[in-house]
Amino acid sequence: MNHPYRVLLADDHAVLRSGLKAMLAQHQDYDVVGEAANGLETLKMAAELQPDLILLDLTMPGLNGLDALPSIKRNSPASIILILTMHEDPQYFQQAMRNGAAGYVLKKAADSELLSAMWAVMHGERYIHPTMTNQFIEDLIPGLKKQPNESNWKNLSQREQQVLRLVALGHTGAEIAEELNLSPKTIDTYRSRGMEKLGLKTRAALVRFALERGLLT
Amino acid sequence: MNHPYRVLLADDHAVLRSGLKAMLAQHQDYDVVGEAANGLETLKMAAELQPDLILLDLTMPGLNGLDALPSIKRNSPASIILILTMHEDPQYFQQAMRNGAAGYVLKKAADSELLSAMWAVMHGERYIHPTMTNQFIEDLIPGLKKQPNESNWKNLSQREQQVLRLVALGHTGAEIAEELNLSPKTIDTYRSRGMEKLGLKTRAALVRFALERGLLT
DNA sequence: AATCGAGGTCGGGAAATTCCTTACACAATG
DNA sequence: CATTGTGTAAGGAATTTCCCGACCTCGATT
Repeated sequence: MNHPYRVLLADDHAVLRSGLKAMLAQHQDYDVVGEAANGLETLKMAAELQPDLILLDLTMPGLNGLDALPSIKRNSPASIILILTMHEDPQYFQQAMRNGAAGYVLKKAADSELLSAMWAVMHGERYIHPTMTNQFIEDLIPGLKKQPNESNWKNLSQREQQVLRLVALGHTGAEIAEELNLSPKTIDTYRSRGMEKLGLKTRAALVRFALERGLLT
Repeated sequence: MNHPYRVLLADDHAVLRSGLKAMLAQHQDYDVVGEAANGLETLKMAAELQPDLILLDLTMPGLNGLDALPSIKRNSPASIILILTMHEDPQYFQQAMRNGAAGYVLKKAADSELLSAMWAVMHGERYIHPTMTNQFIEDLIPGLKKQPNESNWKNLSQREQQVLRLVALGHTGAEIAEELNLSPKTIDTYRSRGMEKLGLKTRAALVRFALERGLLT
């Protein structure tokens, strides 16, 4: 796959398409070889043109981009798909990425950002608009919003933390004892003491606790 | 906190600082009120100036930005800290975010991107450079790379999936029986059969399995 | 129609694990 | 020096899991 990249524009707004086309005309790396205004058209043109890159809007009349994605992938597997949309909904985002999109750019992005996104996906990377990242940041960095009431956990001794974590991961007392070269009975003690301190009565509660602060990674 | 924002530049390269300063001079929203060339200086100047925004490099001679971060936060809690670095290492990234940075921009970014990052963090959002996001994308979208050998899981009956998930969450047979209005013995059967099918011998293995495909959420 | 396999439902009894309580040494702390 | 926190561990009771076998239903195969 070499220069210039052959690009298919899929968006129901003609204005936006011509804007993009004009913008891309100034860059010798990209050649707009087709335009589509809805999902079905995109599907047909992708199959026919086998473009290197598809700039895909999510909401289009008839078959929308999101639903069209899997079929496009099937009919033109070599095409790299970059979502270009106004939707900041994490639902859309997740589904698009799951369905094989290589990147997700918001329409509010500057030209330069779109270009760097295009560069990134054409070089095998993924590109996620920072605004989207925002909504997942807590998942990304375990212990970001969890600090407030994490006081308990940090009051546990090293051993207690160590053991409780392994317990939450489903290990049995004997396994942990093996791992740490201690008596199973000792592990037993750490577990009880730790759970006592955290006010947890059941293992399920412990697992929930651990999951919530990302201790299982 | 109002316009113009008072900015502190912390980077050991003087050239970069003057470049930034020149660039920001063109924007009436920002006022560079100080410059620091290492962690200690940053710390002192932040305490003294109480800037609205600190553009912080991670690697600086003496006390580096990463280690300085917590102290800065302590001495100037109202300052918003935006990391501006060349390091794409996820280790750095995670630690910086955990220590209270509001955003993370790579030096390879265009001016326009830095500006939009600054805008974002000053408006209470976070800004993560897309290249960084890249390294976490698999965590973000459960089931991106995991589809290959997920065949097993989908071969389980509904009950088996249901029960195994609860087991992985640390629930005991009796608890699950209660929840589903079944005999504990029945739960027992589902568990064994399910784990048999998945080729898992220990509960720990089951938990790992479940964690890997994001079944625990 | 008869058989067969998979899934849903349970129980018995042995084996493993956890729960609860107690114990001691040691280091730090006031 | 008494107290508190941590690391270590055991005994015995209570719970849970493991390994088997069993029965029923339903749809598919023969």
